[in-house]
Amino acid sequence: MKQQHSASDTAYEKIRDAIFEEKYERGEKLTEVKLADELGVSRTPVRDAMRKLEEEGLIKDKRVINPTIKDLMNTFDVRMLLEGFAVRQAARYMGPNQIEGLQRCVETAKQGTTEEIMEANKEFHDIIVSASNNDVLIDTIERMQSVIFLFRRTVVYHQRPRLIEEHEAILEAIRNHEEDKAEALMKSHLKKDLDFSIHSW
Amino acid sequence: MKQQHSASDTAYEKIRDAIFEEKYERGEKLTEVKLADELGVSRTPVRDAMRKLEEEGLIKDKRVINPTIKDLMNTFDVRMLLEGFAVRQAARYMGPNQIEGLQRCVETAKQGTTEEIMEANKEFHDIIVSASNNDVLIDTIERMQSVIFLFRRTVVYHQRPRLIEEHEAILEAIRNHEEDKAEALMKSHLKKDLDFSIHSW
DNA sequence: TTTATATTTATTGTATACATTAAATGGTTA
DNA sequence: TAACCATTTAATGTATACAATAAATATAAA
Repeated sequence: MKQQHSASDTAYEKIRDAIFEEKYERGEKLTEVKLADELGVSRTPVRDAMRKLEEEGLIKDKRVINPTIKDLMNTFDVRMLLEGFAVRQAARYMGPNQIEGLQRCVETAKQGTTEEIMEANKEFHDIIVSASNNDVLIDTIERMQSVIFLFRRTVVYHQRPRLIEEHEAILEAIRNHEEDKAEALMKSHLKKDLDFSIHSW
Repeated sequence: MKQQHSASDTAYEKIRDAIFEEKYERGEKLTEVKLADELGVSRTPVRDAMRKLEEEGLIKDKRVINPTIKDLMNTFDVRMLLEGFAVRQAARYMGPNQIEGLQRCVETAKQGTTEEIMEANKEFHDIIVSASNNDVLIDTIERMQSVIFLFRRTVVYHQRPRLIEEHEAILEAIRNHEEDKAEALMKSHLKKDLDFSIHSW
């Protein structure tokens, strides 16, 4: 049942994480042979991995991307549209158990460890996104995560002020089925995220 | 300067077109060896091509996709969000020469051949999308085209009523910098597209 | 018959060799 | 020196062989 992941998968993860950890510099050219040697596999799985990373936008033309502020703004503009839509669906259709899930995320974010807090806040958004019940939308947002993660220095981001309060406000709007309010709150929330990411850059 | 395309590229195009022409049935399993034989190449470029087709959503789990109405609706919901945003930017920032381009699309659509009309209407949307000046948005819409095309029976779609008039109205709103109106018109335009595609299914 | 377990077959995953193309180097001439 | 071409080197594209896995078929026991 539990399929161990293939050489391609591990290659993908390792290269991705290496990029996140800045083991490879922004703009650095990645060659198949070099990566294959480092990972101890042949070029084939490395090629697979690189193609996947190109899809996500972490690699472009065989080079580690070096996103600009504009790239981040573009990503967030799309994200605001999609998550704005998703949160409307959430406000309309979410049942008590799903709302409960959001509530738990907020609680964890109030008292967990740094790691747990980051995780819970991510989960909060994931739950709302999946409430859209739209696979195209879900996949699109998923694909953008890597670039967002690459841009955001997690150490600093953890201290982003008022984040939990904003989540709470969004949750409250969902609970009260206030679509317009939920959308507006989500958009301004993401806007603040963007601004914080830019200014702590 | 002009790079001839590789075996991977031609494999991609041939398989994609074969899917469009329903040479391969919906849901049919595509195996690498079979395709490689048919195309007269090795498995390697076929794998590349299949991976690209999976990205686009034309293949899923090695099978030709068989999109449902819900899939189409999901795609259009996202498209409405993104093109709605794009047309706002168009209304705000488009210069006379770009507007001229849109005008030409409308003209061609009024008197060209079937082929030209289809092309011009596609171009109309492309120009607006690119006016968003947002690569993330542009790429996202681009990726959705294959599924839309697969779903739309072009023969029938050519007769979609009032399409040109709707484009004209959108163009007029852009010309007058009426953002809200442009967005509303674009969304209802796409909604009619969706409905037409569903009903002519 | 049905279920379960081997055994075979088909398909995909991976490594590697070779072909082709692109990049880099070095030398020659204006 | 700078610009050009030739030659080498590196990198990617493609084919193919072999390995591992998944699917299908056959065989045996309940």
